[in-house]
Amino acid sequence: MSQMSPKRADGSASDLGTGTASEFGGSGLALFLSTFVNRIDRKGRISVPAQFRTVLGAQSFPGVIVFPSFVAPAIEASGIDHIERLSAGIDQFDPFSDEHDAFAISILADSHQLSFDSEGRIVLPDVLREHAGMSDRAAFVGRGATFQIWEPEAFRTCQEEARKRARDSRISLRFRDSAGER
Amino acid sequence: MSQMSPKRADGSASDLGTGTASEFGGSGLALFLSTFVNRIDRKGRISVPAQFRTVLGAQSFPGVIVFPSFVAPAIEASGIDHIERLSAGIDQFDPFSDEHDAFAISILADSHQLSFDSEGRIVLPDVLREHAGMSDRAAFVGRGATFQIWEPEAFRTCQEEARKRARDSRISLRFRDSAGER
DNA sequence: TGGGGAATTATGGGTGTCAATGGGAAATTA
DNA sequence: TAATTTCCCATTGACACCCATAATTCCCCA
Repeated sequence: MSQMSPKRADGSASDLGTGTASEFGGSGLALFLSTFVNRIDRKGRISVPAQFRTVLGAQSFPGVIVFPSFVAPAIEASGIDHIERLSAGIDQFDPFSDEHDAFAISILADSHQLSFDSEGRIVLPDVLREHAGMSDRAAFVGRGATFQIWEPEAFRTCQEEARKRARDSRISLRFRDSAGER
Repeated sequence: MSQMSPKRADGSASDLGTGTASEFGGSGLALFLSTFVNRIDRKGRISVPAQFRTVLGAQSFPGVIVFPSFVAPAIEASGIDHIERLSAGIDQFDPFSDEHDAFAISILADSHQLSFDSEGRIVLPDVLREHAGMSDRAAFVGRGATFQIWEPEAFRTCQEEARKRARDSRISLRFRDSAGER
């Protein structure tokens, strides 16, 4: 996977024309797609992929919200807008319900707001770097409305296992089905 | 076959008037049809067939979404709209469900947004070029709501085998039928 | 019906711009 | 003062944009 290559995440930075990306939100929906691997410098700074930045920069807080994944050695990340939507959804529950509690405790309490420096970089809190076991590179993995940040090798492994599991599953079928192939 | 000729995909462009493609049906539905073979220049650029471009250019992101095919040495491609529909469908699942995970990992993470340059060309990431074993030409193969990108010879081979299978099964069916009738 | 000629597409190449990255100085905090 | 964060500048390598040229196709008109 040159995608995981050290040198450059991949052509990714260029995959999306700069100008194009910004107007992408015109339709309202902007997705985080693809995987980018960037370096962590000795000050702990990481460039957020330009493509992701254009999505994040347009939101009410121009930065990233991050919190540890419950199930994997990875960091969940999204724009503030997504968290607000989640929160609004949860608020429909009784404020003292288990759902409300679980959400507040497991997401809100552990999440951090990270803003960009003038070059579009962020610094991950140590807790999170450790949770994901990252040393000197970080993989930004698009998941649609959100993305994750992984130690690149760990993600590789996880991805292979997922493929193994899903090889002949319905995922691929679904793509074809809706493709209106027949 | 003439369809696979190097020079020009074939007269296919004329099968369907250029303007016709985009407004196809007026119902909003536009299909990717036919096969076109174009060159890959030394910078890795490939012209997307004009006919496909008119469909893609009308979508919320004017470019192509590509990701490796699970089952073939080919690249799956579509417009952003198709991915958004898929994603929206998946979002109905619990964000931490296996379904969601498998989709995100196997499609979203491996996909790339490619925008057109001013001449309507794209540059495929190395990972994908390698996955499809492409060197200096690319075959764009219409599949309705989506299309695929192949190394032309590989597609030829695959196509012939498919035909052979189809013919064999038909023959065997006919044999069965007539055998039964007799 | 059969030319031209205009328009569109495919393709090649040069170059300015931007993303990613690294390092240092100023500002802030302990 | 030492340590950390913030801001600014420099470098490099891709790539986005520009222009030029073929190769077709489309369209109009004789």
